[in-house]
Amino acid sequence: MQHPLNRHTLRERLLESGLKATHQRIVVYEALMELHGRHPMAEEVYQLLKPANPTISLGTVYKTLDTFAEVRLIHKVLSEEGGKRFDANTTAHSHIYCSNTKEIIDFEDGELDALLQAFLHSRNIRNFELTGYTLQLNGKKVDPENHVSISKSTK
Amino acid sequence: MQHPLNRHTLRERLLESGLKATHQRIVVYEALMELHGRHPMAEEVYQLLKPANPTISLGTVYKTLDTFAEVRLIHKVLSEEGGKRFDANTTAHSHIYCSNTKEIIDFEDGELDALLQAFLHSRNIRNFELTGYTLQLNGKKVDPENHVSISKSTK
DNA sequence: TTTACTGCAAAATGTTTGCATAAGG
DNA sequence: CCTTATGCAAACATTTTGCAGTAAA
Repeated sequence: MQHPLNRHTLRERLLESGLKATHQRIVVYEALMELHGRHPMAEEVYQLLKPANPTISLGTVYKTLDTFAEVRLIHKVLSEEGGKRFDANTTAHSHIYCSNTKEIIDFEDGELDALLQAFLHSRNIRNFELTGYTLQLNGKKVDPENHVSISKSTK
Repeated sequence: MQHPLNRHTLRERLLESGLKATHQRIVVYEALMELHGRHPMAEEVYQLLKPANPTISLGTVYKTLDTFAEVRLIHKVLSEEGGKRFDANTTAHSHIYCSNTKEIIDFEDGELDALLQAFLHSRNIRNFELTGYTLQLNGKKVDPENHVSISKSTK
């Protein structure tokens, strides 16, 4: 479901990408993992890791998240509200956006993925090297107190 | 292809939505139409209409674009770069995003639309009222000097 | 004539930058 | 050691707000 790297593997991945495996990078990554499904902005990541790492600076969190996204260790998430959000889940998945609660809810659906992959192969996109796609379902939670879930229709 | 409203129809649409048809709203709408395909932010819209409307304020442009999006006269566009962008084209269409040039290119594809519609009907999304979806294809222009185009495969 | 909208300027928010210091390879 | 990353604070960019005055219905 997720793609959590332990400290050792994370260190390797950073070095492979030509980055130093600093303490700050480790804890930013771990905080982002802990916030899985929340698609946080830098500030939220910072608030989570500050108690245990009082000397880390917000600027470093910003830089670290950008750097991680550049080397594809994490993903940037498109945001209706205009902020820069991040996601430690790098597996193929889509998002459901609720315009009431401003929540971004993950959903993974292999069939949907296969469908879109097949479609994109059936098209020629000239002068463009396609690296992936982003799908967001928009709408509103009917009952904001309860969860959204998705399943095959029984129809 | 687009959905341009003339002044008369725009006035009607605004009144229907309980909004006053002010001069500022008219010119913001027309500037956004003129910027079709550019998915501009408030500042860009402001720069375009300022020469002909020197007294309009940037704050009004911000408010107007938000108001328009609320009543669904225009669309908010998800942005990789974090700003709030808008689109006067409210027909079903997707976007191609080039990470080199930061361009957002429109593309309309009836088959893709039908495919996704059908898929979403085949799923039950519990506790969620689906109002639409947003699809973005990500990648890079091969030759930044030239255009991207999409067509059926000849394979 | 009433209410909603605008312009303005200030404040709030979110993000980036430059540089001296510190830490990793 | 050499280079890259960090912390800090200031700058920057973007967006929102409050309110007195203005214009639409």
